[in-house]
Amino acid sequence: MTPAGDPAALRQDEATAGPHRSPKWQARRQAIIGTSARVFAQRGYHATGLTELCAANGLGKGALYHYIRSKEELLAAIHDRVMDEVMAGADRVAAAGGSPSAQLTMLGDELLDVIHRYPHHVWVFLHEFPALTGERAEQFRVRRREYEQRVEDVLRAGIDAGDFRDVDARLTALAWLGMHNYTYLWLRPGGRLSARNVAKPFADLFLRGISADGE
Amino acid sequence: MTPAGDPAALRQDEATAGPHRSPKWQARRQAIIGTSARVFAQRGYHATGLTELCAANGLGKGALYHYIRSKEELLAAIHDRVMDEVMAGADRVAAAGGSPSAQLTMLGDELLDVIHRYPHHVWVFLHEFPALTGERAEQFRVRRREYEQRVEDVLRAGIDAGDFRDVDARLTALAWLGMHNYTYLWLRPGGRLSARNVAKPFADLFLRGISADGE
DNA sequence: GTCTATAAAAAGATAGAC
DNA sequence: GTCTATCTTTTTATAGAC
Repeated sequence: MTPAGDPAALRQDEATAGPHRSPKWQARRQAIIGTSARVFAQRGYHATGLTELCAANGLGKGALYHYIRSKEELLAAIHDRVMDEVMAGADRVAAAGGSPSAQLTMLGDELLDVIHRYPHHVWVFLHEFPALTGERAEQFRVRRREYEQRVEDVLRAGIDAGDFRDVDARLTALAWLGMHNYTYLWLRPGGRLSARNVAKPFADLFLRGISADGE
Repeated sequence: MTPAGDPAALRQDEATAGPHRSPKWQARRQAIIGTSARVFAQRGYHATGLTELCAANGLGKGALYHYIRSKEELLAAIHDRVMDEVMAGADRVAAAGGSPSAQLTMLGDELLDVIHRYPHHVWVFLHEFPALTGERAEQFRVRRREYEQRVEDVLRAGIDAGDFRDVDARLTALAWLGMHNYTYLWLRPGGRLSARNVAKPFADLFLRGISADGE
């Protein structure tokens, strides 16, 4: 979990904003980002006015703009939050090592854990990314692709090792991503299924699906 | 393929609008829906102003409102178009009969065919459905759930017949839907892969994944 | 640090001329 | 059927008092 003061959370605008802010300011900002993620997820980014945003955060416009530069910066912060978590999970998996099968299983565990813990952030991430413009849109595109590549690399390693069938690595990565990402629609804390209880059957299904056994 | 004059295309507002319109009016309306789907997919529903919509359609506001009642009706028409196509495909599959495995394969073929032929409509469908309100939102929810149930029913039939492992039918249906629906991000006419060239490996992967063979 | 007031632009929709 | 002009509301953002 990325704490409020984590440098990674400052990746985007705040890192280049100049003067550093107090920890209290940082914490308040993170709270605003979290609350806004919920509102954006429920109502939609463009559909949500600043007035609504202020009401949800219990702040006036003047106060809100004391913590954010613009509405789009808020959106970018939500995206960064998700990508930070997702990439951190992928890094843990890479550090843990193991067979391609084990790696893929762990990647699924980590990804569904993020979706489960940050349902609103992820919803916004998957729905509103086209609203990012310019530099922000490009950075998002690159980071997302970077993650997809991790999945694809694991699949390729499994194919090369003879563990997996000779499938199209890119296409299979997209299938895996779709299966997992799509859970954002229904995977919720307190829901029927926990992240692990989804990740396990998903890994079973997928590994059987691409296994070289019986070929 | 639902032609422009198909009654199903009139499902929503037009069917209850009262006086019938000329075929020429209907055709023009369908063209507007198609063009608007493209713009909504590229820019976002809420982010697209009526002025932009008019420009894309080569029409003034007065003319545009001659063909639609409201911006949201336009959005609903796009959603209906997708659901009409998707359910028509599911009906063809049910009519064709065959084993659960064959049924699931055919469902994938049909679904990816719709995504491939209507990339913009589907994009809007998957991204902007929360923008529908009241009656329209409810109707959409019901139809979407109806389709998901078809997939789940095929899985359940396969489990009961002993063709598939004893998986969680609902969860497995959601996995299948995710894998297929997620292709809306990259499946395009003229792309590297055709609908069939994606559907086949997807069906292979999925059927191996849930097959009872070797249990 | 938070407020209210305000600005300037754009939104969705309608009226009425042609 | 299509246009232009207009209405009303709402948008994002800023200014300046406190």
